Amino acid sequence: MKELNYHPNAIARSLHAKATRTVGLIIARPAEQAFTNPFFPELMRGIAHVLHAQGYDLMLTMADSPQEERSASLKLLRQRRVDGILLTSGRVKDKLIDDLLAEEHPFVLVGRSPDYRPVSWVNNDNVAVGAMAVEHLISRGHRRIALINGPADLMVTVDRRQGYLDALQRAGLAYRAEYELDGHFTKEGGYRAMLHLINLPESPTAVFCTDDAMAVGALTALRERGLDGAVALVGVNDDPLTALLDPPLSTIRIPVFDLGATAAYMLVDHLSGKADGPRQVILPSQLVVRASSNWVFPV
Amino acid sequence: MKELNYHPNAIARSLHAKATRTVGLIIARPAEQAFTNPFFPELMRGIAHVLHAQGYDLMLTMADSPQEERSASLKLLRQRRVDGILLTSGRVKDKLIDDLLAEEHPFVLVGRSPDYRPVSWVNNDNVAVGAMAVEHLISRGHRRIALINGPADLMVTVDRRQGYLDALQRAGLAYRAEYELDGHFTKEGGYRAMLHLINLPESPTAVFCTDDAMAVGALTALRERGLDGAVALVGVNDDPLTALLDPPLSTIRIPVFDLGATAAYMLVDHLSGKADGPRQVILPSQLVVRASSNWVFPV
DNA sequence: TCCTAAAGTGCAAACGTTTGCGCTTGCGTT
DNA sequence: AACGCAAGCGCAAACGTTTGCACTTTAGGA
Repeated sequence: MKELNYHPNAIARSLHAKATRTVGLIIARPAEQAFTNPFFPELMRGIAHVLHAQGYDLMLTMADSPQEERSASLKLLRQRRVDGILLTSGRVKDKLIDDLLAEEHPFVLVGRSPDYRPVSWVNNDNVAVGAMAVEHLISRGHRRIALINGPADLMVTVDRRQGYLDALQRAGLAYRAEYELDGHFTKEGGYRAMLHLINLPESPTAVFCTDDAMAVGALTALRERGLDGAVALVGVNDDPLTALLDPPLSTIRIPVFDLGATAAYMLVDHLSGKADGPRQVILPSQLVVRASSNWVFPV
Repeated sequence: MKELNYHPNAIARSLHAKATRTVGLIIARPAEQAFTNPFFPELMRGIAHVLHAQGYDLMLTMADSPQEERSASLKLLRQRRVDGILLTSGRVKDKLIDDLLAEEHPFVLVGRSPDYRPVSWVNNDNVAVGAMAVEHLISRGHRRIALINGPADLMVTVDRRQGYLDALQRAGLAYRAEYELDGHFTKEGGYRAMLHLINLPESPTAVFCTDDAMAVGALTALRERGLDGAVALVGVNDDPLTALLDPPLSTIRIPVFDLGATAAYMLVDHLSGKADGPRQVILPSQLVVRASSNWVFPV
């Protein structure tokens, strides 16, 4: 083989084997969002790590909308360019998942799917994430705690909100609709949401942002009004740079790399016929307390 | 076609066409580095944007070392999994490029290659980047200016260093070997390099870090010693979060998205036979002055 | 009615593998 | 010397397209 400089043609091989040893990864967020947030890069690291070790290639597709996500995913699979796909945004009602199940395409979801469907997914315990953050704020004496959350159609949004509500209820605190805002998982969204909260007649003393990017935006808004340090903040994801902000941001650390690695493992197992049926895995998260929330609200 | 739910098999089509309409992207840095630095995600955005518009798919490969980069790239191309590749790290002496040229594989380099080779690349004007940063510091009265740079085998390191040297020379300032350190393009590397500089008998009053990540590390070191604000810092890349640090970091903004988009265009043009021969493109950068360097050093 | 051009139809070859089958060859055993 | 078995070799089929060719059909004009 070396003598003739021969290399087997992977395409011909795939054609015969009816398998490409390639996995598709669909990043389904407006690209600007997806990549300013270190969540996706870190997820990709985990995925690429496992796929590489297992001899699979990775095909990357970015989709700006759920519609594009759907068409791109189905195209990849129906044209047999990939053996299976990894999805990165669990939605509350997702037609794509119905299609994938109907056409029997292998896939694994990062983020859970509405429970009743027999779908493989890996998720972190987002209800616990929300509860952890809010209980921490409550333990520091806060009673007026707002929520800056993501788009309502994502499961992660629903779950973290549930944790927020659970924690409020357990502490006997009333839910206030005016304390719940959509920050679109972006810095700008967090900034605008925080400005809105500041202007409320009775503004919150603490805010739980369901993503670090939004917490950064919120901090910017607070700083503009000279309120940094006066309102407690907790984010989610433990973006490395947020520890260096002033004040350093409290956050919930999510095992993003492992999320990706596990999803890739599950898909590969399925593709190689090792998997028995759909499996669900939940990975734990961890509260990281820093100065942005580590002070006691005076009674 | 709809009636029978028929979808053409891309593999069979590729086999016949002897082309896959797929492009390989090789990210050749230790993965932890690659993805904590927003450079690569942003580059991928640009690439994915163009490829999508041109009907090409993207195959992503991460390589932890130059050796892996080489073997992974050649494997992808020789096995005909992709029609061409995009490389992301121009090295001073790169055996891979020799191989690619010898085997006549289409590729485009992000970052320039040693000039004499007939290679297509897109780059920003890294000599200008270095000169711009240092001239800015000189204009603020600094005469003891250090350089925290990346790995010596990368072209970007060589070029930014050249800009640094040029600016010193034009200002009649002597080069001091003890002011030049390798920060490995990481936060930790920048941190260690800064500590080293602080401990010099005659320590610098300003530091040019050739990447924001290293500047963030340097700032951490300064802060630990209570010297933040006392040493001017300039980074490179305009990572969005660095504007929020205290003090906000001056930086050189690089058109990373355009770098990726242009590289993708050039490769696609080449693959579709539109390109005449190797082309080189240089994109301009821009100094962004913030508080970390915007004060005058007292004479 | 006949001829010509255009449009449509069906068949075979090619792309580069993998796999199974039948055949030959070589070797060890009785 | 004859036999059985393993190994090796070459050939053909299959994977699902695309493309070219030969052929038939259709329509329009003389």
